[in-house]
Amino acid sequence: MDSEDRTKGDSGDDRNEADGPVEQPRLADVAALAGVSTATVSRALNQPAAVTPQLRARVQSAVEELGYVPYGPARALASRRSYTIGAVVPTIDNAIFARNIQALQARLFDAGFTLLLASSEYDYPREVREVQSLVERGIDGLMLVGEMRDESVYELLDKKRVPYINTWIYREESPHPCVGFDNAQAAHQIGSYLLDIGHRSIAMVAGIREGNDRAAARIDGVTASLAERGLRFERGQLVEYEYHIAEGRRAASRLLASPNRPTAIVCGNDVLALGVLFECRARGVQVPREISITGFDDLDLAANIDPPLTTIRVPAAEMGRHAAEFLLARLEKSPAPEKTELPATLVVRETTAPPRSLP
Amino acid sequence: MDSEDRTKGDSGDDRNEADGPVEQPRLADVAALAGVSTATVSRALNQPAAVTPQLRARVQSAVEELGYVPYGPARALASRRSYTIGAVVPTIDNAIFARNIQALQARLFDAGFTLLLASSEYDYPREVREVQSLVERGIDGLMLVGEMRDESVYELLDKKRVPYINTWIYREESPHPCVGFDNAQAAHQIGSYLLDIGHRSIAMVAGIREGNDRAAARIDGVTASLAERGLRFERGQLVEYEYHIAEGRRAASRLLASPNRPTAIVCGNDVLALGVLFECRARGVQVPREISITGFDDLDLAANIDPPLTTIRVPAAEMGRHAAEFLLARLEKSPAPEKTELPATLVVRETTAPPRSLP
DNA sequence: TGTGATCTTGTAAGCGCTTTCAATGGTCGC
DNA sequence: GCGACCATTGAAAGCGCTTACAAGATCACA
Repeated sequence: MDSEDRTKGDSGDDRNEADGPVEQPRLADVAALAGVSTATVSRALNQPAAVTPQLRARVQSAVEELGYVPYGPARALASRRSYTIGAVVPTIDNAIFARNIQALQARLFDAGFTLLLASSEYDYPREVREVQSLVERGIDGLMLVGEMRDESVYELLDKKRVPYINTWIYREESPHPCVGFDNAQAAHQIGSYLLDIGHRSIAMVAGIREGNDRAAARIDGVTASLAERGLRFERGQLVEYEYHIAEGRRAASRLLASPNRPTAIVCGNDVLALGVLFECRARGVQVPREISITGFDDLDLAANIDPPLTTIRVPAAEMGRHAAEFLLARLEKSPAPEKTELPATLVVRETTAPPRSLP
Repeated sequence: MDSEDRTKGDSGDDRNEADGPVEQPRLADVAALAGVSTATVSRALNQPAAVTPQLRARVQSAVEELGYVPYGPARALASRRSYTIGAVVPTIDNAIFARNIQALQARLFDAGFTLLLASSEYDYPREVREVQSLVERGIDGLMLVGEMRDESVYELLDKKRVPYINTWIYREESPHPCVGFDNAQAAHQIGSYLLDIGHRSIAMVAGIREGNDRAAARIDGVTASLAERGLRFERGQLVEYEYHIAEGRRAASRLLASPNRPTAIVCGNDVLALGVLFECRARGVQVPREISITGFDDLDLAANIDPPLTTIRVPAAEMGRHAAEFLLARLEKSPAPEKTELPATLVVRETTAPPRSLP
């Protein structure tokens, strides 16, 4: 009856009307009630097959009678498994990441894992602290976004043997596991498409490239497409703004007012593109007649807005699902591809058209 | 030297080139290196003030030399504090919840807490399991959305003494802590406003009320505003759809085709309103000349779309911040208001106008 | 019926940390 | 200069669970 050891003073069922901490049933209490050892209860709960059906039933009813709830930290301490996966994303407050996280969480939940979520706010040093904090929590795996980060992050992960995967990126030669697409190549597609339909004066409203390798790669991709035709961004035609509608509008108002107004504006993501589009409308600039606009992400909105936005469709949910799959496989020691590339495809809609010939 | 006890076989610094599990430094290793007891190290780390400066420094450098990272589960087990807060929301994949969660997470991180995130997908029984799973992880507090849920959830939380707070809702008489606003009242505002400017034929594209008390309250609020003027929803003029643009379009296409087309459509949230707006545009129905539309949430988009959406501004970030604040206070045993009401205000923009008089 | 092999269950030793309690040494008042 | 008190530190007992390992029970087969 070692479960009796703890009944200090008021035993019995004080139905938490008092303030004193209610004794929570532990595994030992379940064991006592079922008349078996704690080891058996543990097994009955975690590897039901290893125990006879009648015992399993007996344990089960003891669990229910007591309202027993296992205590994760103790379990984690003993088994070195927390059934917890971490994720640190630049921000949650962006529909495309929200979708990514949603898919990740859903898959994890099905596998009995819980998601620990942190966001770095696109802040380099903060990401280090967030990762450290997640590792301290004993996560079994970690999803990251992009691959450019303080080396200490990778060192910590390696040292602590925490499986991780970079997402929203794909690079053959990367030393890290990843799932995603080639941002530069996708952006290159956009640039080439615009060039193909005749644009020669192209501007770009990019995300802030500092600390954001995806944003940087998208800039590089467009730049490369221009270079292939002997072109480049004119002075002031490549600008970086945060991913907000208001920022997109601000960027557009500068660009539209400039003496050498571009015939097309490539945006770092759909949110920025939306802002640019709104600003054009506000100023009576016809899209795509006077100016073409492209986005990146393909939010639900993109297809519905007027005019529908030409953009890159990004596998946000797939990446989340795959990341979960990969991490889970790692924990099972089952094989999982180190790197997987998912398609990011150009979706041409109605914000793009050949530039009108000058009068 | 009890830190030596664990060096099994290969001691020394195998810099994880091998597969064998690398020995992770424990508190005891830090203690040994610093030449103090584990108790002292623990104190130096957790209550620096309780230790002399030189000792603190000695411990600190031992920590760094070893690359020691505390192991949360062990700490949680010993202290019954996980420095972890849970949240279960209906979905992450909705800009307004994303903003709410973002604010919650940011505040928690500043306080040294980590967020455990789960989403119920608007599924009643699933929420029970999600909460149970979070409680098993040893969370110190929990943020919930709405207040209508299986009673067993509240029982579990009470039994386990986990502080929680309901959000996105405010009800004076609620037996639970909450932060938010009165959904019915906010919806009532919308209805009254529409009625005031002359509408008499009002339809509503609501969210699915089953398992969603906010959606239900919004329906009730509009219904009440109608009732006050002796009106009610005509047959087929109150419909429920999931919160997606495509659903809003579908709803609108039904409503617009009906013989008694309403002069105003109240939507359960902005996403639905956007869908309705898009469908109107697609069908050449002028907004607000032919039909008025209202949303609920005030997404960034709402002010920028054309025409700008009349909607209810909702304190999404504030609720997240407040929930964090409340839970943290509870853990400190410091006073915190059980219920706090935040403003949800009607923002009249350009999707609403008096109904045009029939020819 | 005897003998391993196999299956179930129990015993008990931790997992890495916090925290109570006691011990120590230093400081201060008188 | 002595005793009382306070500030620091250490010893050790767990926190609730998992998991070797051992032990007993059961079974197949000869």
